[in-house]
Amino acid sequence: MGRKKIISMSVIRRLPKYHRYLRELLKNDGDRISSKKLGEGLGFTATQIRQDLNCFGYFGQYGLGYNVNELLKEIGGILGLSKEYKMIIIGAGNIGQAIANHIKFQLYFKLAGIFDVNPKLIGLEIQDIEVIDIKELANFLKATPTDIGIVCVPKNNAQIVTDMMVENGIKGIWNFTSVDLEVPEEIILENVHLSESLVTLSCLMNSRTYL
Amino acid sequence: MGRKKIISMSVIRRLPKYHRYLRELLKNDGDRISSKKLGEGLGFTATQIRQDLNCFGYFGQYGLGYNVNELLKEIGGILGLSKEYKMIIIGAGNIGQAIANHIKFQLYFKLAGIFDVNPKLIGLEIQDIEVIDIKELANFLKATPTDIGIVCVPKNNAQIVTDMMVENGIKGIWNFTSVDLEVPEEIILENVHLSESLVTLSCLMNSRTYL
DNA sequence: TAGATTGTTAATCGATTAACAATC
DNA sequence: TAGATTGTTAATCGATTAACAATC
Repeated sequence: MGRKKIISMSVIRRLPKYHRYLRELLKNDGDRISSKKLGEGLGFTATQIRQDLNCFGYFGQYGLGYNVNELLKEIGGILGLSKEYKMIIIGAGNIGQAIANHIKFQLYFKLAGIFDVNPKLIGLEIQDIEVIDIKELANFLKATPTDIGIVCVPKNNAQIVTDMMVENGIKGIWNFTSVDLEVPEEIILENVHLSESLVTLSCLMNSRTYL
Repeated sequence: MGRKKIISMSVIRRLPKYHRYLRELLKNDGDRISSKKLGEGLGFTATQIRQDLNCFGYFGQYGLGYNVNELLKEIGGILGLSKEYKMIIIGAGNIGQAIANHIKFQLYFKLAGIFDVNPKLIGLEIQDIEVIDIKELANFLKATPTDIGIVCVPKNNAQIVTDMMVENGIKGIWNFTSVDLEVPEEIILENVHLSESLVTLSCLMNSRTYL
């Protein structure tokens, strides 16, 4: 109760790393871990980890550290990893297919449909899911409430398909185009800007001199 | 001269956005832009943009703003977008193929080879490039100096192929696995952690209440 | 010149780190 | 109890924003 603290984006971006590391830990080693060791494993300071965790409450034990399994559950809960998210992919091209494959290995995320405009792709099976005509999107979403829409279409169609999804009840957008999508405030948008990532790499390779 | 300022990662991550926006601008509208309008277009404050640019020198004109073309060139230079980077992809699976396709549309980046262990994939052509046996990697790199290696292999092989590339002169790694790769200090590492991105989306969709 | 907008310094805000009392 | 490590407050560091003189 009383969890009114505002969680910063910096903290949120670290949580998936904690979660991943703890999962590894549970597989291999022990059942307890200190903020110190967790920090060493992840490249953060112990203090930062304790600060981060204390945004959400206190689940450590004085003198003993954290119970791995318990902490994992807590963080999983914060990350919303409990129920299963239903997702659709718009765009059955290269990236769309790669993401379809990626999702197959994710617990908590389930691919419910793949859409495209290209008649050559419609009807094709990708990861056991038939590619559906984009014209059917609105009907599909009305019949099958879906949480997350994944945008893997060419730039010029990105906003259009996003609008269609938002109008039909999608709550989150995972965007793989280089477009800055416009979405209503209540819709969550997460971008994977590949081109920006690559150019950042280029920048860092270039600028070591004055970095 | 005297560009000794240390550029923060926050600034560097914004530069690709400036670059992209200015390219659009050059295509469409005018040849001049003020920090105010640039900020409006990108969702940053005018002050922030002026601060960012002044890390690298002064290329604005009092009273008139910035010359789009000139600014684009300057930022392109800072980003290292002048020469062409030679790249190879390790792993010709779904993501490897998607990235191969992606690179085709990038100026300044040229795909020089794709490698895999799978005999079924070796010899196949992807984006006009034949998939080569991973055993040939070291020889290939000795014969063909390459700037960037792209890691698209399964988790358990990620570090191995990275080490091979680093030993053979690769300067930058673009990592698409969920592994935290270990590289020598002088090697630049840029991660695209898809799973973390997806889990962040989940977290944000989940936690709007106390955000 | 008057208007506009930069370059830059100073003020504020936020995030990270240090320190330490609380407590298992 | 002594040793360890948390939870939390205070100090530091860095990044963003505000303000304004410089100047085209």
